[in-house]
Amino acid sequence: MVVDTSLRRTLHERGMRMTPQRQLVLDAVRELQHATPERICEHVQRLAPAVNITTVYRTLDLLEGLELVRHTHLGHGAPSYSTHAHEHVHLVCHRCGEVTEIPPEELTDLTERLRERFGFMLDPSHLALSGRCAEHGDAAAEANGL
Amino acid sequence: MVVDTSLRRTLHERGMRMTPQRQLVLDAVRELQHATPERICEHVQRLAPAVNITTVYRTLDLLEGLELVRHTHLGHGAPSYSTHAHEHVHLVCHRCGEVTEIPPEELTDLTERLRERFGFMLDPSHLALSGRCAEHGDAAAEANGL
DNA sequence: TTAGGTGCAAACTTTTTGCCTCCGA
DNA sequence: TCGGAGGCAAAAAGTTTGCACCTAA
Repeated sequence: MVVDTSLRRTLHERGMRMTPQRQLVLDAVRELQHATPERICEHVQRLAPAVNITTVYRTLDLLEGLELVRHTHLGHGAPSYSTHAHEHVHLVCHRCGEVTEIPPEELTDLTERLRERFGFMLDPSHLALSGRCAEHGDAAAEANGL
Repeated sequence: MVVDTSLRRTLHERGMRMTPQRQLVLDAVRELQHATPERICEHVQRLAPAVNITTVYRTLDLLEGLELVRHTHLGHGAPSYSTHAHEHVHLVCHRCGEVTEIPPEELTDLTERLRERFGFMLDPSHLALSGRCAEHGDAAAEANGL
């Protein structure tokens, strides 16, 4: 992969330092996809047991600022981090929590529309849409009664 | 509003009890829209100072189970609760955190499409889409370099 | 009357901060 | 060398749990 050297460069361009921890955290996010800070930390600690969860949090913030990673809240609880390269859209059922992945091309029309009308650049590469899966669609509508 | 009596009824239908706290929490969610549990608690405590935040958490869970309220994670930190009636879509800039509200009709096409192709009932009444606002669109694309 | 609901305190989980040391450039 | 970065411990933020008392039905 060409990106191997780009973390160092990206950091240096902004006067920041390259460290083993930063590379390890980025690698872990790339490898795991949709991992919580805690899972990322555990993964990093297999190679470098001394790395502290504090560093993972700080590094994730940093990488997010560099737009190398992104986080979303798929459900309750901890956020889930992924790289931009991991492109897809999530359909999350708020009844059963089931998550379906669909290709981002499904949102092409919407992306166009939002850009034209609101100047908003939708990032369809990593998105969670909430609603109800096929199984829970009707029950919910009924219970709702609105 | 016709809904004034429906909380009591909804609860009784399921063998649960109506309490002042439950009404107060629901009213607070309706009034505030996009409030965190803590803000909701403060609001409730103006009228009923003895109400504890524990009760607010428990009641929000309950009301969510009854599908009377919904929560989303708009950014980091605490979740934000709203009623179903409060219909709109959020465009969240992941650069500056700015939140723009747009009408749910903008998603009609997408909703149709997801239902046809995946059997997924998108809930366009309360949704957060992440991307970049007009101001931060270009800078991000540049820095991103992908 | 009595089980469901509440308040209070404490525990727990997740994230942030302070501070001192270490190491990348 | 020297200031940014990391490790550790403690604090803060957010949420849940246990339990005794209260109250809606």
